[in-house]
Amino acid sequence: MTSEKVTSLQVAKQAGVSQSAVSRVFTPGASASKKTVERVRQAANDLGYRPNVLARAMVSGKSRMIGLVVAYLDNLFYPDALERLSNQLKEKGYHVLIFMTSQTLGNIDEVLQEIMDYQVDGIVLASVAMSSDLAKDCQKAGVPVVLFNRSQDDDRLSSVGSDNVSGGRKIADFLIAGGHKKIAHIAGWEGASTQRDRETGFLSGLNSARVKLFSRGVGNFEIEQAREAARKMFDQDNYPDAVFVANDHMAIGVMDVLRIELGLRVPEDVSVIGYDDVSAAEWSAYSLTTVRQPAKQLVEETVSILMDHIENKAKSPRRIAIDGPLIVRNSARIPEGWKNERF
Amino acid sequence: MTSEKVTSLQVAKQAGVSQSAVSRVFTPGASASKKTVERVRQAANDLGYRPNVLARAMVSGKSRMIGLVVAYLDNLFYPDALERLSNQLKEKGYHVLIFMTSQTLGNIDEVLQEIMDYQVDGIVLASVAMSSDLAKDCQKAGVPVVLFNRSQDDDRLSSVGSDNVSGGRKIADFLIAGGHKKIAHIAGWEGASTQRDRETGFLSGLNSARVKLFSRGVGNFEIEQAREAARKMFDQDNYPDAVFVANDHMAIGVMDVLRIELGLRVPEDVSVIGYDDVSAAEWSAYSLTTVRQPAKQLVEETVSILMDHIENKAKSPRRIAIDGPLIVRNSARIPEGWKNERF
DNA sequence: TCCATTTTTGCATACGAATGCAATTTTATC
DNA sequence: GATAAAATTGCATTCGTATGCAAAAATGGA
Repeated sequence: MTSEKVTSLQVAKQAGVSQSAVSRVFTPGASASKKTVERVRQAANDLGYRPNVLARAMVSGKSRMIGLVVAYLDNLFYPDALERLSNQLKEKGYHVLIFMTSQTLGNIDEVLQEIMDYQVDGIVLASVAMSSDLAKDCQKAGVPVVLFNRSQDDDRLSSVGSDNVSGGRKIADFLIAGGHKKIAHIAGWEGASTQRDRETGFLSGLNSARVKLFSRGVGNFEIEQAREAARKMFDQDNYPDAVFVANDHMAIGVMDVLRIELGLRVPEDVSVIGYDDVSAAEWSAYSLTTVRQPAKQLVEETVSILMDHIENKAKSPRRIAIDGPLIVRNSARIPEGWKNERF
Repeated sequence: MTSEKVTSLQVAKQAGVSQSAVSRVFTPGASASKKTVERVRQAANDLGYRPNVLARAMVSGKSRMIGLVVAYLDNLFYPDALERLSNQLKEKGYHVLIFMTSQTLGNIDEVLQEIMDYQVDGIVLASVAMSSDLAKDCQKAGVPVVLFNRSQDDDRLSSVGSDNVSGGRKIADFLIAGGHKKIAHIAGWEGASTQRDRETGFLSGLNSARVKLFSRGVGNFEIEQAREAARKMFDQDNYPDAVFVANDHMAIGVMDVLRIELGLRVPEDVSVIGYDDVSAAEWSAYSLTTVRQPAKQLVEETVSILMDHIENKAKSPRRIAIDGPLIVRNSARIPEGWKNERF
């Protein structure tokens, strides 16, 4: 029951050196003689000493923690990204302090404050936006912020995402090439930049072919709402022959409704295309055609930006949009003579 | 660029009181006059002061962080649990420091050490085991550990999970009641207590009916390995008419193989049952019959145990197994005259 | 061997907030 | 209004580690 924390002072005593010496042995780059290193290491091992990260953080000002705010963990895209992020940061000696929120609840700023209380060295906002005031605070406090899979008109904020406009256009082109005439869209949350960009690209693609959007629903990135939108959209004689659903998570729900509830065949009666290429999109039961968001690269860029800012405050924010390929599977009619390389 | 951290001392000066006074205003239960509270609050607001959690942690010895180690984030069960855990802990004023690992890699102990470096107030190991030595260290350091969805023969460790033996038996009973004659099992990782318990219950259920296991494969809780196991198991004339897959995540992969690759009908040709009741199990494309792990309760118990230990070190470890119901859907043949209440 | 460098070492202090203690003020009681 | 009791306040110290500075030791060169 006597919780015994071993401190550097105890190690120092045991090794017959000063506390500073112990500290130096555990600080890469600090100067210590071979003899000292050896004796300290020995004593540390004997006592089971490990440096206290928090104490270290106090004096150095670096906590080696990155705050992550995430909203849609039920969408497999995010756990996947979280896992990658955690692993890559770990290699750099950082760890993730996680905060859940829901975009629409609007308590993001409060959450952000809480994060800053922990003196994190950086913040990743996954699919979440923040107020301009907060952005200012973060900058003032010297805490770099990266928006992941979302962007925002604020020069202070870096962002990493895929090229959603381009992705949206690819989808439109593909559907049109497939000869679809009644093309619909089920949107995510309309406050999200990803949603706006995907739809912008999509509509511009339709526009180029002089095709008008046949109908439109909103799913707010929630599977149940997407299902409901699909029911409404298809509950009439003249229903779409193709629908672009703003992400895979919703698209899966939509496919379920179309095939099971409404008895439609996919893609014979209606083509469905999603966005993200989550692992479930590949599952044979869905085999969802979609635009891939290259999670690996997205996370790499995110980490890279964070590290750059942490190590050298002088750099200015970066905004990155990575192009992702259209992954053609079997949920949407494939145009004749289609070659995947075209996209 | 000048990162300005506002400290309690600055607030004190601005408010014309001592640093202690500021501290007391922000410490619930400490004594401060109305006047002082008001002036300090005012000054704190003006300056944008917020207490530094790390500094607070140093002197109080409580970091208000809970370390979470998790291995299978691609299995939706865990993101779901993580979300609940994070939310419930947040309400108690705690936050989650997350660490990824992979069970089979065997570097858990190292990860655990890293966690302890952050002086977390408690640790949750989700689907992960730890060495006995480490358990001792944690106890010595006064850090309570809860095994989530896994248990281990060590008196020092609390654990929370569902009653896997009972769940396994329910599945056997259900399959037998459905008239299946050739019942197979695809196991998860055999080092996991959940696997062992589920299989134990399952076999004991079969045994009670004098049915022998028809065949057995191993998927190690990885979807691709489960698919492979299914291919091997069904690639012959005399294949099973029912298979219990040790969790939903694998069961979904198995269903894909059976239906798409092998052209079998589920449940007409073969019944499939999973375990967990993840959200995907409910998706119409699968409609997976499964045993529910009551995530909400599991997490509640986990948090409750953690809090009990943090607030009062004297308590001894608790081991909890919550019974979960069989959720009957359409992936397994339903016995005639079946009433769900029976289970 | 001696002096000039370089490396290693310990001392003292800092990081930001909490808290025991004693001094002070406020409140209650008669 | 006097005194006892209770509440508030500030001082000084503490948590565990890092680091600037000056002293001490080790190294190098001639």
